Formats: sequence, structure tokens, C-alpha cells
Amino acid sequence: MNNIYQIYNMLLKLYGPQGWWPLLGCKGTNPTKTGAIKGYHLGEYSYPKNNIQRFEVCIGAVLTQNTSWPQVEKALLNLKGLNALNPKEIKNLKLEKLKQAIKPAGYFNQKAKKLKIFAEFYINLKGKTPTRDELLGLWGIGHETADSILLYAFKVPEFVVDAYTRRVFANLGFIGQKAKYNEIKKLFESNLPKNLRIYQEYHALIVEHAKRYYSKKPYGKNDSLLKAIKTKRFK
DNA sequence: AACCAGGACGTGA
DNA sequence: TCACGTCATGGT
Repeated sequence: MNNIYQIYNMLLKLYGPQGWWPLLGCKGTNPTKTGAIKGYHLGEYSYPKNNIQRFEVCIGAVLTQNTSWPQVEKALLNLKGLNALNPKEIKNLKLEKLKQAIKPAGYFNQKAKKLKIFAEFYINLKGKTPTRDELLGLWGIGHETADSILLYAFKVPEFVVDAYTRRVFANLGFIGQKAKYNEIKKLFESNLPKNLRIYQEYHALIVEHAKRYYSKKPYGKNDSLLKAIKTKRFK
């Protein structure tokens, strides 16, 4: 087993299943010390269970851009209060109303526009699964958001790379600080079975691990993974 | 009271 | 391609 896969198993043993992607309707609590909020479904990979939940994941993926999840949750609850947690209502909502609802998530001018564009796109999908390129073609959807939507909303095994992933694995010595998104993505995908659960769980575990040891610099000093590698317990 | 969070886009080298 | 600046709220 290669190091990337080993680290996955180590993180899973350390933290257990993370229950991503969080949904308003799920009661599960993340056992983590970092941001104990609701919406998780530990060890349950059957979500989203319907089209409404699928759309909620997509909207959350946009809203969480450079924003912490608790802020996103507030925005989602506001939308739910407006009965607007579905593509048609997002499309029909007046722009100012939409902006006000998602304000807690920040960047509300940009994100309101992004949600409008995505809602239109989602309606036109008519139940089909979008391709990665189609998503990337939308204004407001970049690499990470596209992969998050595919992996957690549409259950397509696309590995999600975020700032934490780069930070942690650069520090561990697997990639350079300036590694590109697709390069990092390939590192994981080429060293893991193409398995939905593993992709979903690994990304969530990286976030959890990073929140504990890589939130503010200097980071990594107490990283048990780094220590394990340095003491050559790997390979 | 700065600093930062589960990024993406526009611009000018 | 690449390095920056911009976008914005609220928690710590």
C-alpha cells in the first residue's frame, strides 16, 4: 500500500467517519473538537437521498467558498425559511432578497449571482449528471466547487482538493507549495482505488486533520502524521 | 483587534 | 501562465 492510501487509513483510524456532506435534515454531530455543528451522517454514504438534498449540497458548495461552514449553515437556514432551498425558487427570488438571505456566508453580491446561474443550469439538467467541464464552464464554479458538487451531490468519484489539502501534503513533503490543483488531484486519484466512499471520506478527514494542526502558521509541529513519516513508520 | 474561513475571477505583466 | 488584488460576513 502506498503512502497516500496509508495516510487515509491512519486518518480514518484517528478520527473515524466524518459524515460528509452535512445536510440540514441530518441530526448527526461531528465528533470533532473543531466546529461541532450538526448535519452530519457518520458512516452513511447514501446521501443525498433525493433531488432536494442534492441541490442543497450544490448550493452549500458555492456558499462555502472561502467561508466557514457555520456561516454557510446560517445562509442555508435563511433560504429554507424562505422556502427557497430549491432551484426554481432560487431562480425566482428577487436578487436583493437572495443577497439578504445568504449574507452570513459573505461575498453575497458574487454568490447571489453564482446561485442564480447555477439554479438555471440545474433546472436544465433535468435530472442528468453534469460533466466536470460543464460545471467549470459556469461562472462561479472553479475546480474545487465542481469536484465537491460531483463527489458529494452526484456521487461521482472526483477527488476534491482544497487549501487544506495543499497545506497538509506540502508540509508532509508530497507536493510543492505551488503545486497546481489538477496535479494534486492526480496524486490522490492515482494512489487510491476509484471508490466513492474513500474519496468522500478522505477529503473530509483531511479537513478535520488540517483544522487541528494547520489552522494557523507555524503549523504542523504537533502533526502526528508528520511525526510518523519522520520516524519512518511509513513506507 | 487583527486575522481568517472547506475559492473564484479579473487584471496586467 | 502567473502573481496579485478584490470580494464580505462573522467567529475567535
